[in-house]
Amino acid sequence: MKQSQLLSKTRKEAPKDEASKNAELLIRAGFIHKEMAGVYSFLPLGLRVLNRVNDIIREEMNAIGGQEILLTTLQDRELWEKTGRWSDEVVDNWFKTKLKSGTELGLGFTHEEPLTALMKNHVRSFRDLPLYPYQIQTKFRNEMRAKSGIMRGREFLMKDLYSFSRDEKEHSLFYEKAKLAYMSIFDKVGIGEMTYITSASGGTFSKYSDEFQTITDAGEDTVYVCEGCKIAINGEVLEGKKECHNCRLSDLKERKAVEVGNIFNLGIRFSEALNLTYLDEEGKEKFVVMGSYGLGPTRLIGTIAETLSDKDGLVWPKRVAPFDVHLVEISDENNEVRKVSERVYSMLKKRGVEVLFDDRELRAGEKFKDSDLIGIPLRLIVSKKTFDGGLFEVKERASGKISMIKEDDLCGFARDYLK
RNA sequence: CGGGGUGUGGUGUAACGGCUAACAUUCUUGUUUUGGGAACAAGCGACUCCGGGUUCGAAUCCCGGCACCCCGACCA
Repeated sequence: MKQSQLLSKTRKEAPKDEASKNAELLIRAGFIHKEMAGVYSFLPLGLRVLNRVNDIIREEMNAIGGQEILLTTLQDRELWEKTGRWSDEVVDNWFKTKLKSGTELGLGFTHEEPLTALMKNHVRSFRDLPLYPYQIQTKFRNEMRAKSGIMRGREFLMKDLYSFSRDEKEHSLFYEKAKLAYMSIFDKVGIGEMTYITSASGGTFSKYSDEFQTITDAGEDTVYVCEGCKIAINGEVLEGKKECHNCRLSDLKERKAVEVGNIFNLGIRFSEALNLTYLDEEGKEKFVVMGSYGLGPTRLIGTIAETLSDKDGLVWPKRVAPFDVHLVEISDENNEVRKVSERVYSMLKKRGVEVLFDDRELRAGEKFKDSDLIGIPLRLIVSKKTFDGGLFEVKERASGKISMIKEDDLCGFARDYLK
């Protein structure tokens, strides 16, 4: 894509109504637009990142048997009353609205109820199980206070998978697989190293749950990290925990972290309340054992922005970057550079490399600053200075490393780097 | 929801109760520039968040509302 046609513009100054680094950078670089507190729109660059994050999530969920669906946002009051989660005393962050007739509706903040009810149409026999439907969908939570940019919004995207198993044993098997799939997602989006499987409270669902916590000062949670075992314990449940495997409690390090995922064993809490049952091999009726597995793509993007950016701007990991290569041309008086850039641009595009081509009539400094801010993994500079010698300068955004590459080798170099 | 703070062109800021609301940036046009946010010139762009009040006169003072930010509480 040519940058002269991109709808967003970068900004030099940080917006005054944002304090968090993620929102500041994402807004300055033109990835998102703030609609109101805790509510953000995604612009072309931001949506590209979001789509790539979602693709990675789909890849991992499909690999463990997930089937993608899309549930509704509007929620039926009567259904939620059956599980006791309609009342504002129980769930204080409901957004509620009304039909013209006066009937109350809710805007979904999670989807255990509607999906469990829906599954009754499809689950009858032990042969129908297990099933792992998931969706990537907008959730609404009427937070008292939105904060931390896109890390805690009132409207945000969430991937929620629900497992429907025959018994606890089958459930545990999947639960452990889901854990690995989650860690694989965090690895692929570039924050695996600083993300820990964390023992946490199960809230109203269960006694314990597993969270995925990424270490960053921008986080709201306090966790105790055991670096040896690569696991952590959430401060909220530290009481009562004597040790982490073989390590002593005193060896754990206190860290601020952001919860990027959370998985729960739901048992039969919902299948019992909504009567989701199946007939086992002996013809006996049993409740389906459930689990839920949440992960917020938008929060994940915020976390990447928080943890991987530097003083010059965003630094996107290869797998989630909006483009692979930022082609920056430094124009000359007789349009020679333009000709070469156009040639390189179409060559790379033809071979499947995603390129943002900065073809704007601006000075070099300004283009470099913008390029740093946007944070595409590789910067390819086309200027008279270097291509006269048959070489192109390629700079890695993350490390700053510079390589001089021949035109014929550009595509190969990019592919190798992006692998 | 408790406490604190802030609302001025698209963005970031300035303006004692008193001239046509200023500066920078963005944007437009032109000339000169061309490897780290260039220089000059000429322009476009604002009911100073909304509603009341005080005053000869309000961006400025007072009251009410709304929005946004921060701390705390909450976060299934």
